[in-house]
Amino acid sequence: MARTDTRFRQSHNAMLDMLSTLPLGAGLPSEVQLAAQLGVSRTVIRAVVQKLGADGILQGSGREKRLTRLPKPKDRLSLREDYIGRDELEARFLDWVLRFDVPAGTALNITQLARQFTVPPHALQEFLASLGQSGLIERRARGGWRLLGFTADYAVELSEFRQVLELNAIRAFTALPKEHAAWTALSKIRAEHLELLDRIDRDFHDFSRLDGRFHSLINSVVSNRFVAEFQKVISLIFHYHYQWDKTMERYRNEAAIREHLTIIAALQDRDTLSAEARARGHLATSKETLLSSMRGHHLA
Amino acid sequence: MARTDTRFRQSHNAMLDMLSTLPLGAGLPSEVQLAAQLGVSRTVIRAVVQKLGADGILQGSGREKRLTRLPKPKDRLSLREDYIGRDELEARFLDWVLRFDVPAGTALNITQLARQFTVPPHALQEFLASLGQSGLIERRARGGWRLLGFTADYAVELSEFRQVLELNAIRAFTALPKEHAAWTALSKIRAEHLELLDRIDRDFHDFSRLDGRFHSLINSVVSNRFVAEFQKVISLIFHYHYQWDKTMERYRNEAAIREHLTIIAALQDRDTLSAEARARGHLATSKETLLSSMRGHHLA
DNA sequence: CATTGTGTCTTTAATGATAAAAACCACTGG
DNA sequence: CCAGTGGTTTTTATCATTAAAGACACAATG
Repeated sequence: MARTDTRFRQSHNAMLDMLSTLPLGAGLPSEVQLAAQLGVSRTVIRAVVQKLGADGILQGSGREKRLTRLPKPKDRLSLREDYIGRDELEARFLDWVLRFDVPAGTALNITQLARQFTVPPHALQEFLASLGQSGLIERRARGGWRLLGFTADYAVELSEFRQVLELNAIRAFTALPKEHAAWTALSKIRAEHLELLDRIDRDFHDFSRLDGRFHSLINSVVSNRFVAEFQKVISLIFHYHYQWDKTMERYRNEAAIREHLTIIAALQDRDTLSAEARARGHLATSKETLLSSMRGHHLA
Repeated sequence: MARTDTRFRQSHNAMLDMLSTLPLGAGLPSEVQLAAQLGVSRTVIRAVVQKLGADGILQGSGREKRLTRLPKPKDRLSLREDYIGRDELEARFLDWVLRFDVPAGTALNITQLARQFTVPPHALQEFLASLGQSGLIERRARGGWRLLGFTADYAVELSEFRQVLELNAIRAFTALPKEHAAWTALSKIRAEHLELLDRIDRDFHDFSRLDGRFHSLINSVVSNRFVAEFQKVISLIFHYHYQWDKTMERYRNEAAIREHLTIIAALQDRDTLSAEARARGHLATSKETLLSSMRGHHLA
């Protein structure tokens, strides 16, 4: 077979919903308008309109198409809820790799994985290719893929790379002019840190998200697409790691918040050297936590 | 249809070559040996052997297969020279993007490009996906790809990113222990610089390659897969850029060699600050050259 | 009886055919 | 001349098909 007609089915049902709000005998909007409204091409609209005509819901041709009967629930087309999107796939895949210790060097089976993640094999193939640069995956010489795995080596190198980027961002931050919007954002996120510190006993889980936002604020002052791209990978990995290392979570998070605050203070003092040193320290503990949580995870 | 039988055809011909060296009536090596020798699976070997049997070149079965007649030129299978490899594709694609000013935002047509580069559409798809992280290409919402293009913005950000990585490498370099192999390599490449300087009038074209090797030596002391990955992209882009900017090439290259030498000297003195400053300067001129060459290219 | 080799069968991924969707163009009624 | 529609061409996502790889069991040979 060929392409799925998911788009047609969805549009068909959306059109039924739209028609239900119209009075009997009302004229139909133009195809271009409908297409814009549903966010699909005219071709799909035309296919839908034709089907509605055949089902006796619409009548007439050309510009004279009118609603002849209200659609019934029965007219709806069933659409099998399949295929997940790219982001969902990314999340599930990383979850699979990071949560279950898939051993390094495992040969990946396209067909099987595609079934497992309910995506067409083709989509998985493309996804794996796009992951190529992240160093988690390798193309084998004569077909197939190999998972290089989320090893300790990988974590160390990732952390080091993160440090290089982030220290650079710190240096850039202190050089910003006073009126730059980042300073306001920094004050704001400082307040959020203090506020979370107040209710840390209860809401320490909220830190993961705050951490992500803090680091992405720091890096946002370096407007560079390569940095941004890597930042995505890094925050993804660290985000997942937060999800499975539960030991000492409350205390770890509180300590991290305090480290963040010292970095923020140094930045606000425009003390480049101090900020750099603080950030270095923070990133080092972060790396240690990542590594120790990996060890714990392997023993489990 | 399905997979091409290129591997079968190649193996068939290779086998003919091999048989030509044997005397008539000689016994055949085992399938496993043959497979190892030709670097293919046993399945292919078996298919080939069966065909050779049908063509009367081999006779017998099981372990008793013997050469009954020498292969003639006519026995060779023709193989259409198609499909280029991945590296070749990468080279051709970048060449196409960088050499002809493909305007930013162009929608890429898979089928057409696949024909143009003589690869199966599928392979192109995968290639484009793998380029996703490099920021040259974007997936459009509902199918298709868009070329973001090698714009001035892109070049600036690439250069800045390169600078971040390379300054970090410089700092790491000066911290290396005396007996590290990189010092020997540095002395060696210094000699090569001096040697090229002697014959610069004639061989200034050789600089492009030397430049690549110099920068990759600097970066090699940071053993980090992410750095290495990006280094590949960077050197690719700079390599191509060298190919089309011919203005002042001789003088540019001579100046660059001298800059390299000052960096090397500072490194050998273990003078971190000086080395960093020199490298900063060199990378700045490199960036300027890249930008100016792009401007010149656009006007052409 | 261990080792090496072959025959058979299963699994897997690359490819072309194909259908869905998008884009294009020409025509028509107002 | 413009908004809208009908017809047609392009183009991409999906699927069936087939080459190739690999696994397993049995046979032969020393």
